[in-house]
Amino acid sequence: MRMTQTFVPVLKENPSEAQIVSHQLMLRAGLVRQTAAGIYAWLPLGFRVLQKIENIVRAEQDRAGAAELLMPTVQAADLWRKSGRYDAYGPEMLRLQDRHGRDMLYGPTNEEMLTDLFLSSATSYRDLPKMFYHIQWKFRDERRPRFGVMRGREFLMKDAYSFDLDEDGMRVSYNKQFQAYLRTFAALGLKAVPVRAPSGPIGGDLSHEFHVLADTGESAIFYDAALEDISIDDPDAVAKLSATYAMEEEEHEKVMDCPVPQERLLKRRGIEVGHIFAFGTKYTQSMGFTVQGRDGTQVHPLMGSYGVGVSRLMGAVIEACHDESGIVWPEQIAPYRVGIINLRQGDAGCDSLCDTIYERLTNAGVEVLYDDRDERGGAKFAGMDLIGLPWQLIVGPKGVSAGTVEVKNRRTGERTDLSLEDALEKVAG
RNA sequence: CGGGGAGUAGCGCAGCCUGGUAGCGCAUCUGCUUUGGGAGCAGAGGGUCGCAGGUUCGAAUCCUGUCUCCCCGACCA
Repeated sequence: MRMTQTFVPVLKENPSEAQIVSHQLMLRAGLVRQTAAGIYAWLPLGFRVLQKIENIVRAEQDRAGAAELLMPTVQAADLWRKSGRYDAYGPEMLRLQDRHGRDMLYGPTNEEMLTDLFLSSATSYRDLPKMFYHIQWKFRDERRPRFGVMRGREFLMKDAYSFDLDEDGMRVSYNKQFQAYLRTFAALGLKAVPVRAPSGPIGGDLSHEFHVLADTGESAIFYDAALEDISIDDPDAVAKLSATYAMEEEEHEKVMDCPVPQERLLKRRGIEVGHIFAFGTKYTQSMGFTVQGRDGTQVHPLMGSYGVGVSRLMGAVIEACHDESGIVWPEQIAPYRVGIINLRQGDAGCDSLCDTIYERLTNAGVEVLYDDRDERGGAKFAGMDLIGLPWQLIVGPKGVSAGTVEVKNRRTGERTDLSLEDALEKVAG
Protein backbone atom coordinates (compact mmCIF):
# COMPACT_ATOMS: atom_id res chain seq x y z
CA MET A 1 0.00 0.00 0.00
CA ARG A 2 1.14 3.49 -0.81
CA MET A 3 0.82 6.09 1.89
CA THR A 4 -0.76 8.46 -0.62
CA GLN A 5 -3.52 5.95 -1.30
CA THR A 6 -4.41 4.97 2.22
CA PHE A 7 -5.44 7.16 5.14
CA VAL A 8 -2.99 7.50 7.99
CA PRO A 9 -3.67 10.80 9.73
CA VAL A 10 -0.71 10.95 12.12
CA LEU A 11 -0.65 13.66 14.74
CA LYS A 12 2.41 15.49 15.91
CA GLU A 13 0.82 16.54 19.16
CA ASN A 14 -1.08 14.52 21.72
CA PRO A 15 -4.83 15.00 21.57
CA SER A 16 -5.97 16.41 24.89
CA GLU A 17 -8.49 13.67 25.55
CA ALA A 18 -5.90 10.90 25.73
CA GLN A 19 -4.25 10.21 29.06
CA ILE A 20 -2.60 6.82 28.81
CA VAL A 21 0.11 5.99 26.35
CA SER A 22 -1.75 3.40 24.28
CA HIS A 23 -4.64 5.78 23.76
CA GLN A 24 -2.28 8.61 22.80
CA LEU A 25 -0.36 6.43 20.39
CA MET A 26 -3.47 4.97 18.80
CA LEU A 27 -4.72 8.44 18.04
CA ARG A 28 -1.33 9.82 17.01
CA ALA A 29 -0.53 6.90 14.73
CA GLY A 30 -3.88 7.22 13.03
CA LEU A 31 -5.26 3.84 14.12
CA VAL A 32 -8.59 4.97 15.51
CA ARG A 33 -10.67 8.05 15.97
CA GLN A 34 -13.25 8.57 18.66
CA THR A 35 -16.75 9.33 17.45
CA ALA A 36 -18.55 9.45 20.83
CA ALA A 37 -17.52 8.61 24.39
CA GLY A 38 -16.12 5.10 24.32
CA ILE A 39 -17.00 4.55 20.66
CA TYR A 40 -14.32 4.43 17.98
CA ALA A 41 -13.96 4.34 14.25
CA TRP A 42 -11.17 2.03 13.12
CA LEU A 43 -9.03 3.71 10.50
CA PRO A 44 -7.21 1.66 7.85
CA LEU A 45 -4.08 0.96 9.89
CA GLY A 46 -5.96 0.17 13.08
CA PHE A 47 -8.44 -1.99 11.24
CA ARG A 48 -5.63 -4.12 9.79
CA VAL A 49 -4.24 -4.72 13.26
CA LEU A 50 -7.67 -5.51 14.62
CA GLN A 51 -8.20 -8.13 11.94
CA LYS A 52 -4.83 -9.69 12.63
CA ILE A 53 -5.55 -9.97 16.32
CA GLU A 54 -8.94 -11.40 15.48
CA ASN A 55 -7.37 -14.02 13.24
CA ILE A 56 -4.93 -15.14 15.90
CA VAL A 57 -7.78 -15.49 18.35
CA ARG A 58 -9.78 -17.35 15.72
CA ALA A 59 -6.99 -19.77 14.92
CA GLU A 60 -6.65 -20.82 18.53
CA GLN A 61 -10.40 -21.21 18.98
CA ASP A 62 -10.55 -23.43 15.92
CA ARG A 63 -7.67 -25.46 17.25
CA ALA A 64 -9.50 -25.87 20.56
CA GLY A 65 -12.42 -27.38 18.66
CA ALA A 66 -14.87 -24.53 19.00
CA ALA A 67 -17.27 -23.95 16.11
CA GLU A 68 -17.42 -20.40 14.84
CA LEU A 69 -20.74 -18.76 14.16
CA LEU A 70 -22.00 -15.20 14.18
CA MET A 71 -24.87 -13.95 16.28
CA PRO A 72 -26.53 -10.57 15.83
CA THR A 73 -25.79 -7.44 17.80
CA VAL A 74 -29.44 -6.52 18.30
CA GLN A 75 -31.44 -8.94 20.39
CA ALA A 76 -35.05 -9.21 21.49
CA ALA A 77 -35.72 -8.36 25.12
CA ASP A 78 -37.95 -11.43 25.48
CA LEU A 79 -34.94 -13.68 25.22
CA TRP A 80 -33.44 -11.97 28.23
CA ARG A 81 -36.71 -12.03 30.12
CA LYS A 82 -36.53 -15.82 29.97
CA SER A 83 -33.26 -15.93 31.84
CA GLY A 84 -34.31 -13.15 34.18
CA ARG A 85 -31.39 -10.99 33.18
CA TYR A 86 -33.41 -8.31 31.40
CA ASP A 87 -34.27 -6.78 34.74
CA ALA A 88 -31.09 -7.88 36.46
CA TYR A 89 -28.63 -6.36 34.01
CA GLY A 90 -29.09 -2.71 34.87
CA PRO A 91 -28.20 0.49 33.07
CA GLU A 92 -25.14 -0.96 31.36
CA MET A 93 -27.50 -2.55 28.88
CA LEU A 94 -28.35 -0.36 25.93
CA ARG A 95 -32.10 -0.74 25.48
CA LEU A 96 -34.05 0.33 22.46
CA GLN A 97 -37.39 -0.12 20.79
CA ASP A 98 -38.16 -0.96 17.23
CA ARG A 99 -40.86 0.85 15.25
CA HIS A 100 -43.54 -1.43 16.64
CA GLY A 101 -42.60 -0.57 20.17
CA ARG A 102 -41.02 -3.97 20.84
CA ASP A 103 -38.27 -3.94 23.43
CA MET A 104 -34.89 -4.69 21.94
CA LEU A 105 -31.34 -4.38 23.18
CA TYR A 106 -27.83 -4.10 21.82
CA GLY A 107 -26.17 -7.25 23.07
CA PRO A 108 -23.68 -6.96 25.93
CA THR A 109 -23.13 -10.76 25.72
CA ASN A 110 -24.77 -13.82 24.22
CA GLU A 111 -25.35 -16.63 26.74
CA GLU A 112 -29.13 -16.48 26.29
CA MET A 113 -29.03 -16.33 22.54
CA LEU A 114 -26.64 -19.19 22.08
CA THR A 115 -28.38 -21.38 24.64
CA ASP A 116 -31.64 -20.69 22.84
CA LEU A 117 -30.07 -21.50 19.48
CA PHE A 118 -28.57 -24.77 20.59
CA LEU A 119 -31.41 -25.93 22.83
CA SER A 120 -33.88 -26.85 20.15
CA SER A 121 -31.51 -29.17 18.31
CA ALA A 122 -29.67 -30.72 21.21
CA THR A 123 -31.87 -33.35 22.74
CA SER A 124 -29.56 -36.17 23.68
CA TYR A 125 -26.33 -36.65 25.56
CA ARG A 126 -25.00 -37.65 22.15
CA ASP A 127 -25.21 -34.02 21.08
CA LEU A 128 -22.65 -33.11 23.73
CA PRO A 129 -20.06 -31.93 24.34
CA LYS A 130 -20.15 -28.87 22.09
CA MET A 131 -18.26 -25.62 22.04
CA PHE A 132 -19.15 -22.49 20.04
CA TYR A 133 -17.61 -19.08 19.59
CA HIS A 134 -18.16 -15.87 17.76
CA ILE A 135 -16.30 -12.60 17.33
CA GLN A 136 -18.74 -9.77 17.41
CA TRP A 137 -19.23 -6.18 18.49
CA LYS A 138 -20.84 -5.67 21.83
CA PHE A 139 -22.07 -2.69 23.69
CA ARG A 140 -21.97 -2.03 27.40
CA ASP A 141 -23.00 1.41 28.48
CA GLU A 142 -20.15 1.90 30.93
CA ARG A 143 -20.63 4.60 33.49
CA ARG A 144 -17.28 5.95 32.61
CA PRO A 145 -15.60 4.86 29.42
CA ARG A 146 -11.87 5.61 29.48
CA PHE A 147 -8.41 4.62 28.38
CA GLY A 148 -9.44 4.74 24.75
CA VAL A 149 -10.13 1.37 23.29
CA MET A 150 -9.25 -0.39 26.54
CA ARG A 151 -12.52 0.48 28.14
CA GLY A 152 -14.81 1.52 25.39
CA ARG A 153 -18.55 1.12 25.37
CA GLU A 154 -18.55 -0.58 22.01
CA PHE A 155 -15.91 -3.26 21.76
CA LEU A 156 -15.02 -6.32 19.73
CA MET A 157 -15.11 -9.49 21.75
CA LYS A 158 -14.55 -13.13 21.17
CA ASP A 159 -16.89 -15.12 23.32
CA ALA A 160 -17.10 -18.86 23.45
CA TYR A 161 -19.68 -21.10 25.09
CA SER A 162 -19.34 -24.74 26.03
CA PHE A 163 -21.99 -27.34 26.80
CA ASP A 164 -21.20 -30.55 28.63
CA LEU A 165 -23.07 -33.41 30.19
CA ASP A 166 -21.33 -33.42 33.54
CA GLU A 167 -18.79 -31.70 35.78
CA ASP A 168 -15.84 -33.61 34.41
CA GLY A 169 -16.78 -32.71 30.87
CA MET A 170 -17.22 -29.09 31.80
CA ARG A 171 -13.78 -29.07 33.30
CA VAL A 172 -12.33 -30.57 30.12
CA SER A 173 -13.94 -27.81 28.05
CA TYR A 174 -12.75 -25.20 30.51
CA ASN A 175 -9.21 -26.49 30.27
CA LYS A 176 -9.33 -26.49 26.49
CA GLN A 177 -10.19 -22.82 26.54
CA PHE A 178 -7.60 -22.20 29.21
CA GLN A 179 -5.00 -23.74 26.92
CA ALA A 180 -6.30 -21.80 23.93
CA TYR A 181 -5.91 -18.58 25.89
CA LEU A 182 -2.32 -19.37 26.80
CA ARG A 183 -1.55 -20.00 23.16
CA THR A 184 -3.45 -16.95 21.95
CA PHE A 185 -1.64 -14.46 24.13
CA ALA A 186 1.72 -16.07 23.43
CA ALA A 187 1.01 -15.90 19.70
CA LEU A 188 0.34 -12.20 20.09
CA GLY A 189 3.77 -11.79 21.62
CA LEU A 190 2.37 -11.07 25.06
CA LYS A 191 3.11 -12.39 28.48
CA ALA A 192 -0.19 -13.22 30.14
CA VAL A 193 -0.79 -14.43 33.67
CA PRO A 194 -3.86 -16.51 34.52
CA VAL A 195 -5.27 -15.26 37.78
CA ARG A 196 -7.87 -17.07 39.84
CA ALA A 197 -10.94 -14.89 39.84
CA PRO A 198 -14.08 -14.53 41.84
CA SER A 199 -16.68 -15.41 39.24
CA GLY A 200 -18.96 -12.48 40.01
CA PRO A 201 -22.43 -11.96 38.60
CA ILE A 202 -22.24 -14.73 36.02
CA GLY A 203 -22.06 -17.24 38.84
CA GLY A 204 -20.26 -20.52 39.25
CA ASP A 205 -17.07 -21.42 40.99
CA LEU A 206 -14.39 -21.94 38.39
CA SER A 207 -13.02 -18.80 36.83
CA HIS A 208 -9.75 -17.28 35.69
CA GLU A 209 -8.79 -13.86 34.43
CA PHE A 210 -5.89 -13.45 32.04
CA HIS A 211 -3.78 -10.38 32.61
CA VAL A 212 -1.23 -9.03 30.17
CA LEU A 213 1.74 -7.72 32.07
CA ALA A 214 2.35 -4.01 31.48
CA ASP A 215 3.65 -1.40 33.88
CA THR A 216 0.68 0.80 33.11
CA GLY A 217 -1.89 -1.94 33.77
CA GLU A 218 -5.06 -1.12 35.63
CA SER A 219 -4.86 -3.84 38.23
CA ALA A 220 -2.10 -5.10 40.48
CA ILE A 221 -1.57 -8.82 40.60
CA PHE A 222 0.45 -11.00 42.94
CA TYR A 223 1.88 -14.28 41.82
CA ASP A 224 4.39 -16.97 42.54
CA ALA A 225 7.62 -16.46 40.58
CA ALA A 226 7.46 -20.17 39.75
CA LEU A 227 4.66 -19.31 37.34
CA GLU A 228 7.15 -17.74 34.96
CA ASP A 229 8.99 -21.04 34.56
CA ILE A 230 5.96 -22.92 33.29
CA SER A 231 6.11 -23.28 29.52
CA ILE A 232 2.83 -23.15 27.66
CA ASP A 233 4.10 -26.06 25.58
CA ASP A 234 4.16 -28.22 28.68
CA PRO A 235 1.27 -30.70 28.27
CA ASP A 236 0.44 -30.11 31.91
CA ALA A 237 0.67 -26.34 31.62
CA VAL A 238 -2.96 -25.76 32.53
CA ALA A 239 -2.80 -27.98 35.58
CA LYS A 240 0.47 -26.47 36.72
CA LEU A 241 -0.66 -22.91 36.17
CA SER A 242 -3.97 -23.54 37.91
CA ALA A 243 -2.08 -24.85 40.88
CA THR A 244 0.28 -21.90 41.03
CA TYR A 245 -0.59 -18.93 43.15
CA ALA A 246 -1.80 -15.83 41.27
CA MET A 247 -4.36 -13.33 42.56
CA GLU A 248 -5.57 -9.87 41.89
CA GLU A 249 -4.64 -7.41 44.62
CA GLU A 250 -8.10 -7.19 46.10
CA GLU A 251 -8.40 -10.96 46.40
CA HIS A 252 -4.81 -11.34 47.49
CA GLU A 253 -5.44 -9.10 50.46
CA LYS A 254 -8.26 -11.35 51.64
CA VAL A 255 -5.89 -14.32 51.79
CA MET A 256 -4.87 -14.97 55.36
CA ASP A 257 -1.85 -17.16 54.80
CA CYS A 258 -0.24 -16.59 51.48
CA PRO A 259 1.23 -19.95 50.43
CA VAL A 260 4.06 -18.25 48.56
CA PRO A 261 7.24 -17.31 50.41
CA GLN A 262 7.94 -13.58 50.36
CA GLU A 263 11.01 -13.83 48.14
CA ARG A 264 9.05 -15.64 45.44
CA LEU A 265 5.99 -13.43 45.56
CA LEU A 266 5.94 -11.05 42.59
CA LYS A 267 3.78 -7.97 42.29
CA ARG A 268 3.16 -6.76 38.76
CA ARG A 269 0.61 -4.65 36.97
CA GLY A 270 -1.69 -6.22 34.45
CA ILE A 271 -4.43 -5.52 31.95
CA GLU A 272 -7.30 -7.94 31.96
CA VAL A 273 -7.73 -9.22 28.41
CA GLY A 274 -9.57 -12.47 28.96
CA HIS A 275 -11.92 -14.06 31.42
CA ILE A 276 -13.17 -17.63 31.51
CA PHE A 277 -15.97 -19.08 33.62
CA ALA A 278 -17.48 -22.47 34.20
CA PHE A 279 -20.85 -21.79 35.74
CA GLY A 280 -22.77 -25.04 35.30
CA THR A 281 -26.50 -25.04 34.80
CA LYS A 282 -27.34 -21.42 35.49
CA TYR A 283 -28.68 -20.67 32.02
CA THR A 284 -29.68 -24.15 30.97
CA GLN A 285 -31.99 -24.17 33.99
CA SER A 286 -33.45 -20.73 33.51
CA MET A 287 -33.85 -21.26 29.78
CA GLY A 288 -35.29 -24.75 30.22
CA PHE A 289 -32.57 -26.60 28.30
CA THR A 290 -32.38 -30.32 28.95
CA VAL A 291 -31.03 -33.33 27.11
CA GLN A 292 -31.80 -36.93 27.72
CA GLY A 293 -29.01 -38.70 29.52
CA ARG A 294 -27.66 -42.19 29.00
CA ASP A 295 -29.93 -43.44 31.75
CA GLY A 296 -33.03 -41.88 30.22
CA THR A 297 -33.39 -38.99 32.64
CA GLN A 298 -33.51 -35.34 31.56
CA VAL A 299 -30.44 -33.37 32.60
CA HIS A 300 -29.40 -29.77 32.28
CA PRO A 301 -26.13 -29.41 30.36
CA LEU A 302 -23.32 -27.60 32.14
CA MET A 303 -22.00 -24.47 30.54
CA GLY A 304 -18.93 -22.35 30.49
CA SER A 305 -18.30 -19.04 28.82
CA TYR A 306 -15.01 -17.59 27.73
CA GLY A 307 -14.31 -14.00 26.70
CA VAL A 308 -11.41 -12.22 25.06
CA GLY A 309 -11.48 -8.47 24.57
CA VAL A 310 -10.22 -8.34 20.99
CA SER A 311 -10.29 -4.56 20.62
CA ARG A 312 -8.94 -4.11 24.12
CA LEU A 313 -6.02 -6.35 23.22
CA MET A 314 -4.80 -3.74 20.79
CA GLY A 315 -4.51 -1.22 23.60
CA ALA A 316 -2.87 -3.82 25.81
CA VAL A 317 -0.32 -4.70 23.14
CA ILE A 318 0.63 -1.06 22.74
CA GLU A 319 0.93 -0.59 26.48
CA ALA A 320 3.35 -3.51 26.47
CA CYS A 321 5.14 -2.65 23.19
CA HIS A 322 6.15 0.96 22.70
CA ASP A 323 9.03 3.37 23.25
CA GLU A 324 9.57 7.15 23.23
CA SER A 325 9.19 7.31 19.47
CA GLY A 326 5.98 5.36 19.16
CA ILE A 327 4.53 1.91 18.76
CA VAL A 328 6.76 -1.15 18.35
CA TRP A 329 4.43 -3.76 16.88
CA PRO A 330 5.04 -7.45 17.37
CA GLU A 331 5.56 -8.81 13.86
CA GLN A 332 2.48 -11.02 13.94
CA ILE A 333 0.05 -8.14 14.25
CA ALA A 334 1.89 -5.19 12.71
CA PRO A 335 -0.35 -3.49 10.14
CA TYR A 336 2.46 -3.96 7.62
CA ARG A 337 5.72 -5.80 7.96
CA VAL A 338 7.90 -3.32 6.11
CA GLY A 339 7.85 0.44 5.61
CA ILE A 340 9.67 2.08 2.72
CA ILE A 341 10.93 5.59 3.30
CA ASN A 342 11.71 7.54 0.16
CA LEU A 343 13.89 10.41 1.33
CA ARG A 344 13.78 12.28 -1.96
CA GLN A 345 10.40 11.88 -3.50
CA GLY A 346 10.52 13.01 -7.10
CA ASP A 347 14.17 12.11 -7.57
CA ALA A 348 14.29 9.66 -10.45
CA GLY A 349 16.84 7.35 -8.82
CA CYS A 350 15.09 7.22 -5.44
CA ASP A 351 11.63 6.82 -6.96
CA SER A 352 12.62 3.98 -9.22
CA LEU A 353 14.51 2.12 -6.49
CA CYS A 354 11.52 2.48 -4.17
CA ASP A 355 9.19 1.25 -6.88
CA THR A 356 11.39 -1.77 -7.43
CA ILE A 357 11.50 -2.59 -3.73
CA TYR A 358 7.77 -2.09 -3.40
CA GLU A 359 6.96 -4.35 -6.30
CA ARG A 360 9.37 -7.09 -5.39
CA LEU A 361 8.21 -7.27 -1.78
CA THR A 362 4.57 -7.12 -2.79
CA ASN A 363 5.09 -9.91 -5.30
CA ALA A 364 6.84 -11.93 -2.63
CA GLY A 365 3.77 -11.62 -0.42
CA VAL A 366 5.40 -9.26 2.07
CA GLU A 367 3.10 -6.57 3.40
CA VAL A 368 4.59 -3.18 2.62
CA LEU A 369 3.65 0.39 3.35
CA TYR A 370 5.48 2.77 1.02
CA ASP A 371 5.73 6.34 2.27
CA ASP A 372 5.58 8.04 -1.11
CA ARG A 373 4.37 11.36 0.21
CA ASP A 374 6.13 14.53 -0.84
CA GLU A 375 7.49 15.12 2.66
CA ARG A 376 10.90 15.77 4.05
CA GLY A 377 12.98 12.96 5.46
CA GLY A 378 12.52 14.01 9.05
CA ALA A 379 8.77 13.83 8.88
CA LYS A 380 8.90 10.41 7.26
CA PHE A 381 11.34 9.03 9.83
CA ALA A 382 9.27 10.28 12.72
CA GLY A 383 6.04 9.06 11.18
CA MET A 384 7.38 5.61 10.43
CA ASP A 385 8.75 5.22 13.95
CA LEU A 386 5.40 6.32 15.35
CA ILE A 387 3.50 3.81 13.27
CA GLY A 388 5.94 1.17 14.45
CA LEU A 389 6.30 -1.27 11.53
CA PRO A 390 8.94 -3.90 12.37
CA TRP A 391 11.24 -3.06 9.43
CA GLN A 392 12.09 0.14 7.60
CA LEU A 393 13.83 0.37 4.27
CA ILE A 394 15.36 3.79 3.84
CA VAL A 395 16.10 4.96 0.35
CA GLY A 396 18.02 8.19 -0.23
CA PRO A 397 20.35 9.72 -2.82
CA LYS A 398 23.42 8.52 -0.92
CA GLY A 399 22.31 4.94 -1.00
CA VAL A 400 21.17 5.15 -4.59
CA SER A 401 24.62 6.26 -5.75
CA ALA A 402 26.36 3.76 -3.49
CA GLY A 403 24.05 0.97 -4.60
CA THR A 404 22.75 0.29 -1.09
CA VAL A 405 19.56 0.38 0.88
CA GLU A 406 19.47 1.08 4.57
CA VAL A 407 17.58 -1.46 6.67
CA LYS A 408 16.36 -0.43 10.09
CA ASN A 409 14.93 -2.68 12.74
CA ARG A 410 12.30 -0.72 14.65
CA ARG A 411 12.67 -2.68 17.87
CA THR A 412 16.43 -2.65 18.22
CA GLY A 413 17.08 0.51 16.25
CA GLU A 414 19.86 -1.32 14.44
CA ARG A 415 20.59 0.11 10.99
CA THR A 416 22.66 -1.47 8.25
CA ASP A 417 23.47 -0.58 4.67
CA LEU A 418 22.89 -3.56 2.44
CA SER A 419 22.71 -4.34 -1.22
CA LEU A 420 19.20 -4.43 -2.63
CA GLU A 421 19.18 -8.21 -2.69
CA ASP A 422 20.44 -8.56 0.86
CA ALA A 423 18.04 -5.92 2.10
CA LEU A 424 15.06 -7.66 0.53
CA GLU A 425 16.12 -10.96 1.95
CA LYS A 426 16.70 -9.59 5.42
CA VAL A 427 13.30 -8.00 5.58
CA ALA A 428 11.28 -10.77 3.98
CA GLY A 429 11.70 -13.02 7.02
C1' C B 1 -23.76 7.83 39.67
C1' G B 2 -20.88 11.38 43.30
C1' G B 3 -16.80 14.95 42.99
C1' G B 4 -13.66 18.07 39.73
C1' G B 5 -12.31 20.28 34.87
C1' A B 6 -12.96 21.72 29.67
C1' G B 7 -15.72 23.20 25.01
C1' U B 8 -12.57 29.53 20.80
C1' A B 9 -9.60 27.57 12.93
C1' G B 10 -8.03 20.53 11.20
C1' C B 11 -4.77 19.74 16.09
C1' G B 12 -2.67 22.04 20.70
C1' C B 13 -3.79 26.53 23.26
C1' A B 14 -4.27 32.11 24.86
C1' G B 15 -8.10 35.80 25.33
C1' C B 16 -12.95 35.67 29.68
C1' C B 17 -11.54 38.12 35.99
C1' U B 18 -11.78 44.27 34.49
C1' G B 19 -17.87 43.48 27.80
C1' G B 20 -16.07 47.29 22.46
C1' U B 21 -16.88 42.36 17.34
C1' A B 22 -10.88 37.18 17.94
C1' G B 23 -5.25 35.80 18.51
C1' C B 24 -0.61 32.36 18.93
C1' G B 25 2.00 27.65 17.60
C1' C B 26 1.52 23.44 14.43
C1' A B 27 -1.08 21.96 10.06
C1' U B 28 -3.06 23.89 5.05
C1' C B 29 -2.35 26.93 0.22
C1' U B 30 1.27 29.99 -3.13
C1' G B 31 6.34 31.36 -4.35
C1' C B 32 11.57 30.99 -3.62
C1' U B 33 15.52 28.52 -1.10
C1' U B 34 16.28 23.81 1.00
C1' U B 35 16.38 18.17 1.35
C1' G B 36 19.54 11.53 5.81
C1' G B 37 15.61 12.61 11.88
C1' G B 38 8.89 16.46 12.34
C1' A B 39 13.25 22.83 7.28
C1' G B 40 13.88 28.61 6.32
C1' C B 41 11.98 33.19 4.37
C1' A B 42 7.87 35.87 2.24
C1' G B 43 2.77 35.94 1.40
C1' A B 44 -2.35 33.82 1.82
C1' G B 45 -6.81 31.14 3.21
C1' G B 46 -9.65 29.23 7.22
C1' G B 47 -13.52 30.45 13.19
C1' U B 48 -22.20 31.24 13.59
C1' C B 49 -16.14 31.44 20.15
C1' G B 50 -20.74 23.86 21.81
C1' C B 51 -26.16 25.16 21.70
C1' A B 52 -30.51 28.11 23.48
C1' G B 53 -32.36 32.02 26.14
C1' G B 54 -31.35 36.55 29.03
C1' U B 55 -28.75 41.36 30.62
C1' U B 56 -26.59 45.47 27.66
C1' C B 57 -26.11 50.63 22.86
C1' G B 58 -22.75 46.41 22.36
C1' A B 59 -21.40 39.50 24.74
C1' A B 60 -16.10 34.65 23.32
C1' U B 61 -16.21 37.65 27.92
C1' C B 62 -21.66 38.70 32.63
C1' C B 63 -26.41 35.58 34.12
C1' U B 64 -29.69 31.12 33.40
C1' G B 65 -30.57 26.61 31.13
C1' U B 66 -28.89 22.67 28.13
C1' C B 67 -25.64 19.29 25.33
C1' U B 68 -20.89 17.13 24.79
C1' C B 69 -16.01 15.63 26.18
C1' C B 70 -12.08 14.71 29.86
C1' C B 71 -10.14 13.53 34.90
C1' C B 72 -10.65 11.15 40.18
C1' G B 73 -13.78 7.43 42.74
C1' A B 74 -17.27 3.05 43.08
C1' C B 75 -18.25 -1.44 38.67
C1' C B 76 -16.54 -4.31 33.96
C1' A B 77 -13.53 -8.01 28.19
